[in-house]
Amino acid sequence: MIQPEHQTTLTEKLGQSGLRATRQRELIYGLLLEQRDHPTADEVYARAKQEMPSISLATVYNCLETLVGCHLVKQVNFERQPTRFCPNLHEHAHFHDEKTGRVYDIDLDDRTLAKLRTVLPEGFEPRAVEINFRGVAAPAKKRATRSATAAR
Amino acid sequence: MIQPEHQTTLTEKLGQSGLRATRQRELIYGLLLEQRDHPTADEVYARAKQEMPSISLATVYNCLETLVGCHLVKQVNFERQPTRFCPNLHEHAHFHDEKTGRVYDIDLDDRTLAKLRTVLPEGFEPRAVEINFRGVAAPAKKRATRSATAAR
DNA sequence: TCGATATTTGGATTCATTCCAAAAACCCAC
DNA sequence: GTGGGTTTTTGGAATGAATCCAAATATCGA
Ligand SMILES: [Mn+2]
Ligand SMILES: [Mn+2]
Ligand SMILES: [Zn+2]
Ligand SMILES: [Zn+2]
Repeated sequence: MIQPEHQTTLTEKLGQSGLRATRQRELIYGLLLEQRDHPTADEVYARAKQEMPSISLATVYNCLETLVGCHLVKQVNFERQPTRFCPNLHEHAHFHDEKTGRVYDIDLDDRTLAKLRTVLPEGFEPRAVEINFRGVAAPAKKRATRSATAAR
Repeated sequence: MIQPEHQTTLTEKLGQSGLRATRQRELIYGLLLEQRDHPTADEVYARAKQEMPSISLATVYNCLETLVGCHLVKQVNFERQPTRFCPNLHEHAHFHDEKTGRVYDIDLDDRTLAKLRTVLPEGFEPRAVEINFRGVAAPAKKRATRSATAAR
């Protein structure tokens, strides 16, 4: 299910933290890579159960937390909604379509990122930036081939 | 407590939605304006009780929701932490000091905002942007006089 | 002042997430 | 390969911010 290249990445990154590459962790990481649509823990749970009916919700939460901790996955929050998970490690923004609920990855070029950092007064040392757009996205057409990729 | 000018704003904005300017709403709006430090509902509740010991937490939540609905106050979320409230209506970003927990308002110039919008592919119509920095801020000195204003 | 309407209130409820302690899986040394 | 120390998984209980509810109050125009 999970590609050998990612398999290696997973094992390595986990190993670096003294953690094991378990069947559950592989499954969940694989699911996130396979369908890069920013699912919630519950959605991941539903998908995981299809492959491994015995998996528990607690394990899904544990695995996701572990993957985030190893920087294999990022978490995304919109307002107070359930946390979503994203395997796109590029520095990117998110667009949340309030009509459909879909989440889109938005690439950020270095130029814009650099510009953005200039808003911080001296003494502010950012370790991360989070940029979330909220609005409506026109029905996808040739969009998937552009820089933004559809997601649920 | 609340300045007459803000009093008017409050009554007007509420009135536009067919809502009443109650004692509780005035108090809470006044508290947010007075100490612009992005307090949580609980913190607002604690402050409110000092002025009005009979006020209930439910009312604080109700009032905050109403103020947000009337665009008199904005809400800010960091990760999964309790929602914070901000009376700064300028389009601005936030800096969350993960060491101290303090939240700083960061002004955004139109130039940067315009640049930021260019990252969106055609068809994406943003109705709001949310920009949150997370990191550490050097101990305040002459910072308060700059564009970023300290907050808890 | 009266009555219709809006608001407040305390308590119960929700629900995503975290915690817990027992069972299972893993891995290395022997 | 087996045993034993360690990690991980698991189901269920607990947490806590936020929401819901229905009864009591307050508000405001007529
Ligand atoms: Mn990319
Ligand atoms: Mn300003
Ligand atoms: Zn993403
Ligand atoms: Zn603010």
